[in-house]
Amino acid sequence: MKTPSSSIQDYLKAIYELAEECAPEPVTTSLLADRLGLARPSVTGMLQKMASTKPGLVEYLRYQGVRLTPAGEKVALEVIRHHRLIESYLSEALDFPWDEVNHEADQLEHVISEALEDRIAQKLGYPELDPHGQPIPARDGTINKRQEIRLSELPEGSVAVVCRVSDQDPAILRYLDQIGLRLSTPIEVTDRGPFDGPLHVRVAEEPTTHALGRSVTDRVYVLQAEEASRSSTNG
Amino acid sequence: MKTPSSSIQDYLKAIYELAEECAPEPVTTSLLADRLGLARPSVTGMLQKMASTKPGLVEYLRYQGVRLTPAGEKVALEVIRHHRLIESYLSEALDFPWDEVNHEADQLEHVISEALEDRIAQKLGYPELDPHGQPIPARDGTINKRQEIRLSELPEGSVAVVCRVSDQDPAILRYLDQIGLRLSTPIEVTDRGPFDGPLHVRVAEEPTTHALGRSVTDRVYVLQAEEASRSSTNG
DNA sequence: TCCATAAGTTAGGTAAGACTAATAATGGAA
DNA sequence: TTCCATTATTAGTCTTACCTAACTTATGGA
Ligand SMILES: [Mn+2]
Ligand SMILES: [Mn+2]
Ligand SMILES: [Mn+2]
Ligand SMILES: [Mn+2]
Repeated sequence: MKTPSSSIQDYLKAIYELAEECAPEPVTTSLLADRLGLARPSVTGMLQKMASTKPGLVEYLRYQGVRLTPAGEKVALEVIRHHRLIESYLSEALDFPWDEVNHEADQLEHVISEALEDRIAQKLGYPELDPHGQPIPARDGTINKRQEIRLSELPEGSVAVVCRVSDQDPAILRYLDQIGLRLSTPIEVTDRGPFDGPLHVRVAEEPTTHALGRSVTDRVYVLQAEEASRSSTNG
Repeated sequence: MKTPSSSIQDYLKAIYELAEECAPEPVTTSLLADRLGLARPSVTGMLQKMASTKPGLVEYLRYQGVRLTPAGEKVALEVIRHHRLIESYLSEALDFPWDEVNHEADQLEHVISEALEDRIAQKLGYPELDPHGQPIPARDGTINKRQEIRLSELPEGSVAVVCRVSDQDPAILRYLDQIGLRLSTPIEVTDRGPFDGPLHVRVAEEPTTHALGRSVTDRVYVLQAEEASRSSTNG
């Protein structure tokens, strides 16, 4: 049972993340194609192959989508552990800004050895969260899930603490950093536009508020009230 | 002029290193095939392709071998800079032993960004030598060559200082480390067997000597007399 | 000078992973 | 219930980088 190719690792990671981000299991072909930047037929073909390897990595439901098998999830979590440890290391040890680490880690995650993975984890003191607040799976594949909710789901008037941000879009990360919205920052929803209108958010108790669209508020996660006490940046 | 594939980078690096190690230019197809662990026809095919890309990377002489063009040498030096900086970083910052860094760097050299390359160089204080004493090319492609000679060429009775070791064979590196032969270690050739017999070498002024075969003494380079003062480990 | 052998190349083929164009299933609106 | 737009799949290519088997060139002894 040798390690799957980089491509297959990317598919598995994407499937895991998409299943986590949007409830709708199974994960759909086009969602995957979008995320991976590939044509849909390429994805169909690869999914069929992944479903029919010795230990099936994926359960493929024709015309419906895919779900990870236990074997597939194991690989996905290993890749994600690599990715998030590398992001953490680049951030902590080499002072990379949080909008650049994802791109770099996407390449490195496939080529580091288990020995290097261990050294990195050790140097960082076995961190549990990456620079975006995403949990780092343990070596045995266990992963901590918190009771976090999307900023877009926060009702008007509520107060919360930022605990996690999607690392997919560097431009959004730069913007968030610029308005002072980082991990552990307290925020308050002062106003909601009608329907899908923008959210007006007070950041870090500052006087001015910021109007944030869905593409931003869907990618920011927060902890409310007592749960907030468990939030912290990784060290 | 986009970056060549990882495979092509490996060919260019190997051609550069082989040309440097053994005088005989042009570098021969089988020498390359051996170094890269590939079948000879695969190498022939790739060399022909590399000779006929827009900016030719290689000058290919049918039945004779190849030489790097200026464009090819530029790429080779960039890859080698990556390789040696990564080796240095793994050794200095992450405490990897000198026999493991080559393998790790062979993978990483192709995927680090220029930004990461710069951060690594900066964190290390712009080192000039890697953990094996090999010179690290500067960003502009300049590289320092010293007046080093092979241990195998050292006459009986001479004294010298180890300044460089091939990083190709981890087993040899482990052995050298074990007998105390490291960078900057002073050595003395106490006896030469007849013809290609083993060299008897005193390491670090210890009482016992070691009999070393050609496969070892060809991979160790030394500086003699006054040149030795220029030798140092990178810091 | 000739030729056996080593070294190098050509020919033909495979595997991975992507693409486009054409076809088929699905599910919601009418 | 029917139909259509969306989504997904099939079919057929392409590129990269390998391989083996068969053939060709170069070379250095006899
Ligand atoms: Mn990746
Ligand atoms: Mn992240
Ligand atoms: Mn390499
Ligand atoms: Mn080295």
